[in-house]
Amino acid sequence: MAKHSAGEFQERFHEKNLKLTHPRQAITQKILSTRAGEHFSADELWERLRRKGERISKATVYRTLHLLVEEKAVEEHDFGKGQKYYERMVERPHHDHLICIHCGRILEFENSNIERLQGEVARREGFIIRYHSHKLFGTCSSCRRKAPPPARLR
Amino acid sequence: MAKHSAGEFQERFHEKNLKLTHPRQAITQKILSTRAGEHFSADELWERLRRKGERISKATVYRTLHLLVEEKAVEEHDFGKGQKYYERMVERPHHDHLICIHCGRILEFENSNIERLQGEVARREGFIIRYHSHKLFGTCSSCRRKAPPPARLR
DNA sequence: GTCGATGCAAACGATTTGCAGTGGA
DNA sequence: TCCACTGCAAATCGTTTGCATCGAC
Repeated sequence: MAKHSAGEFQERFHEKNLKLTHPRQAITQKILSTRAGEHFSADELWERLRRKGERISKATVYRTLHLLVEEKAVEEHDFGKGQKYYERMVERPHHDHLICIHCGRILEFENSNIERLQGEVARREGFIIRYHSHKLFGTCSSCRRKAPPPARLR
Repeated sequence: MAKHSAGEFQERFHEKNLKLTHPRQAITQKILSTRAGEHFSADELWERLRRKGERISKATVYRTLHLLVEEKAVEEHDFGKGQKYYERMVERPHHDHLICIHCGRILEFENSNIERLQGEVARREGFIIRYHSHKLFGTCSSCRRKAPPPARLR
C-alpha cells in the first residue's frame, strides 16, 4: 500500500511540474507510514525525520505539508492546541472528530445522515461546500469515569 | 435589552468576586451593542473602543474577552484567518457557520436534526459534549455567480 | 543550464505574561 | 487597606519569508 501510494505521488508531482526532491520523498514516506487516525504536528514530523537521520529544515516540512494538503493526501486540523495537527488521508475515509478537553484523546466519527443534512443546509443557501470541519469537544468516557460530574448533570 | 444584559453582568461578576472596573464595563457595553451575528477580532474591538475615546490596553481586551467566553456571553471562533473572531451570544440562539473562502462572508445555520444526530454519536461513545464547532467552507451564492465553476462541477 | 526547491536565519503577528503601579470593594 | 486589575513592554512561539545556494530535470 505504501508502495502504491508512493507511486501515485510520483505521478501527481510530475503532472504538476513539482520536483521529486529528496526532502519531499522522505517527508511523504514518513507520512505514509503513519498509523491510521494518527495526528502529528509539523514539529513532531520534523523530529521523527531528524531521528531517522534526515536533516530537513522545518521550513521545508511546512512547505511540503501545505503541498500535500492541496493534494488532499493530508488534512490539517486545528484542535485548539495552539498548533496545527496533520493527518494522513491517503487510503482513509472522510471522518470528523470528538476531542476530549481533559486528556486530549481524539475519537473519530463518520455519519452520513449528518453529511446529508449539512449538504441540504448548504444547498438551501446556494452555497457549495469545498470542505468542512465538525468537531465535538467534551469529556471522553474514560475521563468521565475518573471524575464523574455532579449527579444532576450525569 | 442592553440595559437588562448589563444588569445581568453586574450580578454575575459580583458572584464570582470579579471587580466591575471601568475597562470591563466599557468592553462589555461595546460587545452588547454589537449587531446580531457580527464577528469581530480582539484588535477590531480594541480599535472601536479607542475611537470612542477609551484608552484600554489590548492585554485587558484579551483578558476580558476570555472572561466573557467563560461566562458564555461571547463565543470564540477560528475561521482560519490567522486570528480569533468573537461573537456576542447574549440574547442570541446557538448556531453554526458557512464561511465563503472567496469573499469571507459568513452565513449562519441552525439545524436541530444535526444537533440530535451529533448528540447520538457522542452518546454512543460515552462522550459528553461541552461545546462543538461545525463549519462549512466553500463558495457562497454571490461568489458562485461571479465566477461559475466548470460545467461538470455545476 | 534553468528555475524551482532548500536551508538558514530573520521576520511575523496574534496572543500571553511579568511586574510595578492603580483603584474597586 | 488589600489584593485583584490594569497598562506597558517584553516575551512567546508556531509559522512564514527573503535570499543565496543547490540540484532535479
